[in-house]
Amino acid sequence: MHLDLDAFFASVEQRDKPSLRGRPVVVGGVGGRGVVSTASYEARKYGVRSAMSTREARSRCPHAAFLNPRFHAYRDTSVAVMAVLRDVSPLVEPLSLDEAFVDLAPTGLASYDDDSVRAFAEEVRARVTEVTGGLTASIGIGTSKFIAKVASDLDKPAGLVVVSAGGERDLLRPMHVTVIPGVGPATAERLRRAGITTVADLENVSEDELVRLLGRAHGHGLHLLARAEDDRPVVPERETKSVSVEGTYDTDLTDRRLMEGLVSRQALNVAERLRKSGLSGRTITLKVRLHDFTNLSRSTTLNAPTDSGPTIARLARGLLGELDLTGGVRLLGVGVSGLADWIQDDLFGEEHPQDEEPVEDLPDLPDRRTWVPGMDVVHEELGRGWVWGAGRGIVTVRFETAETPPGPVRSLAADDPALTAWKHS
DNA sequence: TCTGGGGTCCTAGGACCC
DNA sequence: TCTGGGGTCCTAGGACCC
Repeated sequence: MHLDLDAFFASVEQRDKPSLRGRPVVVGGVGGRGVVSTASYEARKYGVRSAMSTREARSRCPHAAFLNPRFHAYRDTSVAVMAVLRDVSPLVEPLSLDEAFVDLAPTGLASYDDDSVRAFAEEVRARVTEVTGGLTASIGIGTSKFIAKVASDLDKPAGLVVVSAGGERDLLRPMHVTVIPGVGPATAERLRRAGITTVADLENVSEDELVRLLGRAHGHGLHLLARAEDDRPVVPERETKSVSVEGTYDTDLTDRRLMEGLVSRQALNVAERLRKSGLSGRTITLKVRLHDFTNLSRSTTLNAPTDSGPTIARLARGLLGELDLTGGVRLLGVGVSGLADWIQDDLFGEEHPQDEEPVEDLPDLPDRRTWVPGMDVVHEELGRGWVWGAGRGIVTVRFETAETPPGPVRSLAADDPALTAWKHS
């Protein structure tokens, strides 16, 4: 099952502000360079769409209410919806605040005939409307994620579409290739030049040809999806891979000192979010969009993960210094990736970019994290602990203490004598 | 003054290792 | 005095999603 809340941000605003009900509402960036996140159905009548510039939305529908997003309200509402879904099945995969897949296999539905499934979905939808204070959802149900997602889109808003097993390919054939997730404007254009516009066209192209046209992963994936072959599981927990902050400025920036200040502030912001999530990362990336929309990125990778604002800020400013910014900058951003879910404490006092630290000094250790739960370590000062993770010259150990199982995490240099036994094993 | 912000995934080339 | 084949990691850029 795929569930999608209708015009989510705009609907929450209309729910919370009765004066907006029945009126066109546009949620998004209201500044000079903002874009539309969500338009209410009343605003869509005037041609206002997601991703359109707010400037254009204003000219199409000047009497709409233009609102900045209130993410906390959307998050609270989303949490309530996801709770309803998790009550239905433990296998819920949120795709965003307003969308999720639910694997219905564990529901104990007595039968999977269309009528039972439809009645079941109506019930889910009624509960979603109830806990959200009146929001509507569109639901699609099918034999795979792909089909469920296509189905939920067929009858918006407040739709419910069940695609019977066996009917998948007939449903897809007449559709444009862009119904396939992963086929956006660039891929669609490449396919069009090869004479492929519908899923039916796509079905008639060999996998080899698609790989030649679009690359290995994309070509292979499209070959399968065009035949409605999709065995991707519903994945309830997904690990965060990166954390970033970026901003577009109303006028292009030309003052490097100002840019350094803005980048530093973004870095502190990223670091705070990392710490709140108990994350730290090794790769710091600076993103720049120039006045002419050219995107640049520069990154550097540390030997050990960090969640320190000043460290990230210093490195990001350094990356900014490498770039030619003639003509002005419209966007700056800072991101951290290569995340570790174990905490790096201040072992070295400061992190070192790779080219500043001689690699020969690092002890011989696997350069991927390896998990060796239960492996005992005895340390002179910290007592007894067990190895939690290791890599790049650092071993992280959880030490048992009387007061706090599972105890504090400490990082040790890999050549710490306490680790000898562990390394040999 | 056309074109956001938060993400994910893929590719290609180069460095490096055994 | 000519030059493999497997692999990983890093960087930069780009497509795509909501």
